[in-house]
Amino acid sequence: MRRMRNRTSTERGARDVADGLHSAAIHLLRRARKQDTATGEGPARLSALSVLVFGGQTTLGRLAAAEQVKPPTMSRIVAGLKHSGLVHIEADMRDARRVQIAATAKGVRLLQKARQRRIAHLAKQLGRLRSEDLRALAKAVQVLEKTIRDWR
Amino acid sequence: MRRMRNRTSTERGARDVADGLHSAAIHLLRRARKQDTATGEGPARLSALSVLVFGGQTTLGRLAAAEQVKPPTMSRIVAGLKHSGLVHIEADMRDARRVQIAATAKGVRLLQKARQRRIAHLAKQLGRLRSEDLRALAKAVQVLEKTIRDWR
DNA sequence: GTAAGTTAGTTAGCCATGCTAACGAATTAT
DNA sequence: ATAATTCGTTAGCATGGCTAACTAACTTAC
Repeated sequence: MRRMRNRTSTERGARDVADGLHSAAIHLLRRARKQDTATGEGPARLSALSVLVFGGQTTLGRLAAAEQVKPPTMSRIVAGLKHSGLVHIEADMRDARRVQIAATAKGVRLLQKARQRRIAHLAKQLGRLRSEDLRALAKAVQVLEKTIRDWR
Repeated sequence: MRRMRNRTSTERGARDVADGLHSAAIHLLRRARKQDTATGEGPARLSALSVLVFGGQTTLGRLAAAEQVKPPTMSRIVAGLKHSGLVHIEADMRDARRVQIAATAKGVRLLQKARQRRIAHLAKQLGRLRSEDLRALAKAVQVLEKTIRDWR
């Protein structure tokens, strides 16, 4: 029995793929985000903290750019993180206008737990897939990472 | 032991894929969202409108459930859409507690334009991929759609 | 070396979007 | 008829996005 008709997948154009990808991304994130409520921190804070944990200390402006938000927005996010003791802030020796922001040990721990929960939940869903489908997703992730890197 | 090792490695694979997928989804949506600013409506409103346009008229509660938000949140989103003339609201004949919400012609036009822009932008990026990579994404989209449908 | 311009971040104030609690109105069950 | 449930709204809180306007500090021009 010829059940492997790839017609639909091979004939889909970039537009259809884009459409489906967009929709899927929205729904995936809505579900993943719910896991983060356990941390007591909002998504913007967790995302910024993630940049600090995986990228090391940086300035507010760079952090804002990395998160694609404006400086005033990041200023408030960082203030919240500081208030929760997840980051510490110190003056830059070379340029007193700048502030250096770094995750604290507590920040690192919290982020890792959050990441654990979030990923575990999504992984649980993916774990129910046939390994063939999982491989397809793994390949797609590589393609997406490249797409994002080369974005114009 | 073999069984368990298989299971573990499958789960580990799922975790890595989940991680990458999560990260990619965040970055994709951040970029796609910027295209929507041209509509003058926020993401929650566009998303709700999309459900109405593609799924037809429904009640507030159902719309809230579809969007995975609580009724008060949807109540406000619908109020905004009504204020912009994108939906119209009428009483349910059978149950006077319910309100039936439907997209107006203006709402349909606005959503289609928004979708056009959003998808076109993402499609432009995807169009630069090798067709092999695009096929991989198309397959992945199918897998994701299934994953979301079967979500627990 | 001082004045002008530029850059980094903060503050103030707006809006959108999420929530819970508490309520009113309508329907359903007892 | 009364009680319980359901549907939606209102009020009030927090987060997170923005622009405009400001201060402080660095850089450039003179």
